[in-house]
Amino acid sequence: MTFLTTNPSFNTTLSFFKKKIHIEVEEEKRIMSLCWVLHPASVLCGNVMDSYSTMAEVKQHHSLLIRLGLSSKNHAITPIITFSSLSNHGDFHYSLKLFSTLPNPDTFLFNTLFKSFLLHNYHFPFNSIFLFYSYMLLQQYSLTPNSFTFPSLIKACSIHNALQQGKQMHAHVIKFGFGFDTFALNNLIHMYVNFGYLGDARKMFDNMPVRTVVSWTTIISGYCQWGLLDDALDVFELMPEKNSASWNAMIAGFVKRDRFREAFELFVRMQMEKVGLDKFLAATMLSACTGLGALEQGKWIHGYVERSGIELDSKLATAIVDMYCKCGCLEKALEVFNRLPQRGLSLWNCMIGGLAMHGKGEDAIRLFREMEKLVVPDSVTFVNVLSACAHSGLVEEGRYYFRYMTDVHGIEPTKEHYGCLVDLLARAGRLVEARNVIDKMPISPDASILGALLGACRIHGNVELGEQLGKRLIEVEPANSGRYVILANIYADCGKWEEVANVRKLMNDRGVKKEPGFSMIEMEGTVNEFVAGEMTHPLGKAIYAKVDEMLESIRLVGYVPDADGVLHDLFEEERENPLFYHSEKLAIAYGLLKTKRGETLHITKNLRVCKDCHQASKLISKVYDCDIIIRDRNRFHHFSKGVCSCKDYW
DNA sequence: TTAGGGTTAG
Repeated sequence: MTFLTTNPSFNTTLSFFKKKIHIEVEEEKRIMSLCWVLHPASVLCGNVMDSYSTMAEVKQHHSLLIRLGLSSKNHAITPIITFSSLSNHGDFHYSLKLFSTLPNPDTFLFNTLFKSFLLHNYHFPFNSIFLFYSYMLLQQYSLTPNSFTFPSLIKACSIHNALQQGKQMHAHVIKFGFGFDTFALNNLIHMYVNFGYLGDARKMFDNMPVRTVVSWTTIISGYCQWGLLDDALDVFELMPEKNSASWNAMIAGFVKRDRFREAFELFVRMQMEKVGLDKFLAATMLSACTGLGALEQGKWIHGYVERSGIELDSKLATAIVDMYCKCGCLEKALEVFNRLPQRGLSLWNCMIGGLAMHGKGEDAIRLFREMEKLVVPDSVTFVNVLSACAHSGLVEEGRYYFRYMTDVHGIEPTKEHYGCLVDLLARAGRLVEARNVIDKMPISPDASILGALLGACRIHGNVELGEQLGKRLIEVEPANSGRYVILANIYADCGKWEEVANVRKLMNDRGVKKEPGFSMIEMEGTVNEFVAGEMTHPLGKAIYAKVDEMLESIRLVGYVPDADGVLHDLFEEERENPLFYHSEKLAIAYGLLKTKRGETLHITKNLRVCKDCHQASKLISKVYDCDIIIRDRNRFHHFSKGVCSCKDYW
């Protein structure tokens, strides 16, 4: 083998091994006592991963093999390559060097190599597809692939986006007689799904001689991945036997498309069928709770994870912390975060993002500083740090970290970072500077960056720039209702009623529907949804009466309904639903009806909180002596004793 | 050996 000798470190490898031979006599005796050294085949009867626990042991054993003249023998070297290339405690580059010294690697070793390439994301300069053609099938080796060869190769085709090679691999599968092999076929289905060839994937699935639960789950998650939830559900219902992976695939499909209700319905069904929760399902359901703001349900799943001893890996830990952050329980999120023995990059990012959306800018920066000592931050980290600065009005800090990101960490700003910077400046009223950033940025600004500036134009009453940007945006994004709404509001703010009517007409002509506003509040394990002016809730009458009572009480402490809002925010909640019955007011009223005095209300809203509701919420928190935590589209508002955590800066 | 989960501005 010569293909890896281009690696300069290879030439030192042999001398390294020679040095390792000088082991202590006693140590040598100990190693000799391991009977399988002389009978390496016996290792293959057990699990190779159990044969070693560290690379030090592997290297000692390897030294011995060199001494015994067995280091080129496939059967002797196989356990060493397997451990070093596939174990968590292995050394991938060590295994590569070893592989390259073998004169006649066999199919098993090639399979191990292909698998380890996938495991270590190693696709350059020698990927497994290249090795398969150039070495394995080449006359020099002329090896026959076995059923373990193709799954890795097919997966590699998916990763490389190599459609043509993938199809060729499909042909090889058939040519070498694996056309009935479930593993190869399942992988092919997966590959066609990744390429978006759902018809081909389905055809393969339908023609399979034997379908396993994996085949079913693969096609279900394939449909979900491409948003074809109805097709996925059809297949799901036909499944003869479902396991936790198949339930999870279907539930996760709904969660990813924000169809949380259906996700919860399936979850209930799953529990009735006595399927237990595992770490995947727990993470998926936590994500559903996060989407709905269903804190109680989320707490229950967290508790279940702790009670049942489900492995708390980094993804699950992140899902838990994220759930607490986005359901308004920042303290609980921090408590879980601080207790975790190991913190991965995503977890840090999540916690910093959590502090950001709760308006805790300084704390977010402090946490980032702490993180930097332990983990290398990435692009997402800085999106969160910058957004923390934006939500807390930390203009100078934001500018500083924008430069710092590139200067210290070599991360080039993306559209997201520019978006944050523009938002930070614009929100703080520095519209000219924000515009300068847009004009000078090396990438062309997308609609979201212009949108950030547009939003700020309304807040700061810059009609001229707002009009200019708004007109541009409704052409760039004609289907985004939010853009029309802001433009119309900008016109309304300065009394240009004719223009307001024109925008509304344009919206109607183009068939653009405003996203209906709704608020959710979880009570006794049920998520209650409220739409402005609607009366569908069983306690409808009582809720409306409570709203009236609430408004009367806060009037006594100075509440004046924002009459402008009634006229201006006509898009934010429909005009026919008066301001007084905005969805968050209904949710608060319901919360007050169902809780004891002093309890905290958690509300989730799909749009931004309007000015009037913001003012009303502040006063309600004072008069009723209760904390109200509202998650709106952008951030959290903690209303307590008459003030809001956003300091009216949102 | 193959299927399922987390973090990203407005």
